[in-house]
Amino acid sequence: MPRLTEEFYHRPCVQVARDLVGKVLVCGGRRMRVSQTEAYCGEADTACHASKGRTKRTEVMYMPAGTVYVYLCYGMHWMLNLVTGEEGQPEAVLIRACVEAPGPGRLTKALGITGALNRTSALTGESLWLEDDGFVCGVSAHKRVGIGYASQADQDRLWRFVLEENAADSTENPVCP
DNA sequence: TTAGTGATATCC
DNA sequence: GATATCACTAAA
Repeated sequence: MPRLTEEFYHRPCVQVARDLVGKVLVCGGRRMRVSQTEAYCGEADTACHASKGRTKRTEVMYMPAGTVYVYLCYGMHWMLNLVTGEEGQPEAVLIRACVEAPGPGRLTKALGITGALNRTSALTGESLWLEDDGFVCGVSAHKRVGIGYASQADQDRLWRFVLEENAADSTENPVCP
């Protein structure tokens, strides 16, 4: 199966987030289909970690598209993201769920993903990457969750994308709730 | 609904 | 150095 290339990630994070739904996440010899993503889009997005600028934690988001960003949340859950867009611009897509593992923390636990993968490349690295197996599906757009600290306008953005199981014949999107 | 957990950022 | 916060989950 073809691995997703630099060109796939080198686009605005909202587009990448939408297109990542239905792709196959490969890690540690295991494969899981991505069923839910969220876009975090630059310093202007108050929900984005980098909205307050570049810090030791967020500088990975300024790296080239296709870089893996993993961080620990609530002291026990690793969150998996992929850097997108232009280098120097802090954009990333959070992998929120796979068909086999709902929830961002459960997903990383199931695949054994930890901070050791932070800053590795999903383009050339041997640990983690994504593939396109030709699967097509419907995708719906929703509000992001868990970002109560963000501005109301940013909370209202439909930057969460969910796989529509019963719309396999549809390549049209998004379908809004 | 609430406890649990530890890195990070932000304030002394 | 100290504290508050957090892109969550499991148990009740």
